[in-house]
Amino acid sequence: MVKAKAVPKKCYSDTEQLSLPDVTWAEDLAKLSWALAHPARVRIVRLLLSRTSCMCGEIVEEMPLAQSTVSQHLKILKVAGLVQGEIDGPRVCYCINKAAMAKLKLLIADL
Amino acid sequence: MVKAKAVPKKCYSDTEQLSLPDVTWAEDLAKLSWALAHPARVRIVRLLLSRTSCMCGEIVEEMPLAQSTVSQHLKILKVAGLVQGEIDGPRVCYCINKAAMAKLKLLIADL
DNA sequence: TAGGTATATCGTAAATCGACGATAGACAAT
DNA sequence: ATTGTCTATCGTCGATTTACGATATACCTA
Repeated sequence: MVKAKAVPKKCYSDTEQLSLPDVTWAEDLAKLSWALAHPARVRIVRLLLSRTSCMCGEIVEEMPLAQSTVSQHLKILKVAGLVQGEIDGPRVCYCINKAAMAKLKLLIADL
Repeated sequence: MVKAKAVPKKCYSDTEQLSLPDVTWAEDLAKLSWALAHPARVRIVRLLLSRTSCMCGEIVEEMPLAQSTVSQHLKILKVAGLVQGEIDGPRVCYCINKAAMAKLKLLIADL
């Protein structure tokens, strides 16, 4: 069973002199990085970036993984906010969330 | 017991029209992303970036985690190539691997 | 309404992650 | 040589990830 990722244990103490922006900053970047922490998901993102949109079925065809496995990777990307899925009749049309991509690029560039 | 991360199952088939650079590209980015896929590791990287170098003990003081846990996170960052550790007497002096950081920024920017 | 297609979810198994305390190893100082 | 300090590794536990087949769900089309 695939469950939603639990919130990791705080990596800072309450008494610590750590600005709130810095904490959320680290958590945001960790969440986005986590979405890309598997080659299959990187490939999915690349595929979606190379098109304006993409049917789920097309993604499955590009990967040597079971349909259910691809669906799980897509769910992870959706939870992280990196992709969006839109129902289009009997299919689902996926596309990149450009705002999230921009945020990721900004966070990495600002490292 | 902490073991080295195993190579994930290929996310491409042999017959696929996929250029080798693209495959290694995805794996490289996944590996670097995976290193940053935890808030504690993001914070460690940020800490190292704010200084030219940092003793392991200083890092432990900044985090409300056990010394062994911090050491594990550092190992993950080392395996991914993002940080380097240099023995300095009884301590270990950690620093960012600037080449790896540059590679990460390039890979993300090129997404 | 029945059938076919496309996608998500369920259930499961093996592997990995993340945390900790305990311990081992390396080094400096006494 | 002995002691103390610093760091890495070991061993363990529970939670998560990744994979798959099977099944449920949603939606067109006939």
